[in-house]
Amino acid sequence: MFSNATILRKHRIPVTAQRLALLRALSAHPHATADALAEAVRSEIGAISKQAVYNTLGTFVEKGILRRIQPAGSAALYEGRVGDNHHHLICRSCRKTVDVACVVGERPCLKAVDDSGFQIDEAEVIFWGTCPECLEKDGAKKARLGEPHDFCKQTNNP
Amino acid sequence: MFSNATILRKHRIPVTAQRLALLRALSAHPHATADALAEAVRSEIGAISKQAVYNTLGTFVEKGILRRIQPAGSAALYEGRVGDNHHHLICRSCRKTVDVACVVGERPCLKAVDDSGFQIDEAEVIFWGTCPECLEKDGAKKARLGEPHDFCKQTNNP
DNA sequence: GGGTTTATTTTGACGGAATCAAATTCTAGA
DNA sequence: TCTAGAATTTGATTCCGTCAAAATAAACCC
Repeated sequence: MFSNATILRKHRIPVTAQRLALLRALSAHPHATADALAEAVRSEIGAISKQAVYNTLGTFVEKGILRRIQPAGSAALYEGRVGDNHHHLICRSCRKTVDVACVVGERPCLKAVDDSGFQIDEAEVIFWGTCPECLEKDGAKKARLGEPHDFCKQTNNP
Repeated sequence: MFSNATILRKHRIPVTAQRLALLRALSAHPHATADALAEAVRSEIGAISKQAVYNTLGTFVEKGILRRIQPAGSAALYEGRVGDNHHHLICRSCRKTVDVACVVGERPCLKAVDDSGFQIDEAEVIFWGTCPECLEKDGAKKARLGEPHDFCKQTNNP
């Protein structure tokens, strides 16, 4: 295990209180927006500017310390899990985002049938659907409307 | 073949000059932003408000007449091809967007290994890479730097 | 440890994309 | 033709993110 400061030094990124706090906030919030991370940092070290958050997250993404995902309809999410090539599963109604393992390890994990001459380096996959909790609510609604109530498995991905 | 007006009536959408012009603009521009479509419409019928464009495109997407794709880092794109479940291939440097056939016709075309209890209705796939033209430019740059020059196939997807 | 250079952080303004709300105008149907 | 309901226009507004300049802090060298 390396300390966050060591990770930064390895990447030749100057160590600052803001960057360390952001790294901590990231490990506490696996799929968070820049704004949410800023709030998390503020509650810990008092203050951080919006610009510092964007600068830092941008640098981290460049260096490969972080991954940025930009689902349709909301702000970008940042996540610290970068070693593998997993994908994401997002609930359309409550926006809960969970990781999904990718069968193929390296990127791009999929091949386009016709690549149109492109040199493809990534296949971004987002699964859209409804999470168990929202299925439950929605299922109740459906039941009132006379439709069958779906059996809802419990998620193992908080 | 149905006229655009007929298509609208089928969906119980009142026929207006703006909506017809938007449908025409869409068939002329397969992957266009709301703004680009607004410009296309303006050059044809003189004027359209930004709000009308968003309202109309939104309605069309709801009714399944259009598909909205929201690639990271740019405005949403709208496309009229909705019958199949194809995916997209986007050039990182010039943003050229082309369609990619999906092997599985219906959605979701992929299955998540662990669905975490979600009810998945769509697998959104975006292939990221470099288009032939940008490879050419980039290839020239690479060649100057001593790297091998890639052979670039011609695209058949304008 | 002190001083210099370089990079980061802060601050505030700014931009694009999309939405909201109210008034006006138009379509569809009788 | 007339009316009810829907679409369009207009202008303000929110949200997310970036730009630019000044202030501050980290790293490096002696």
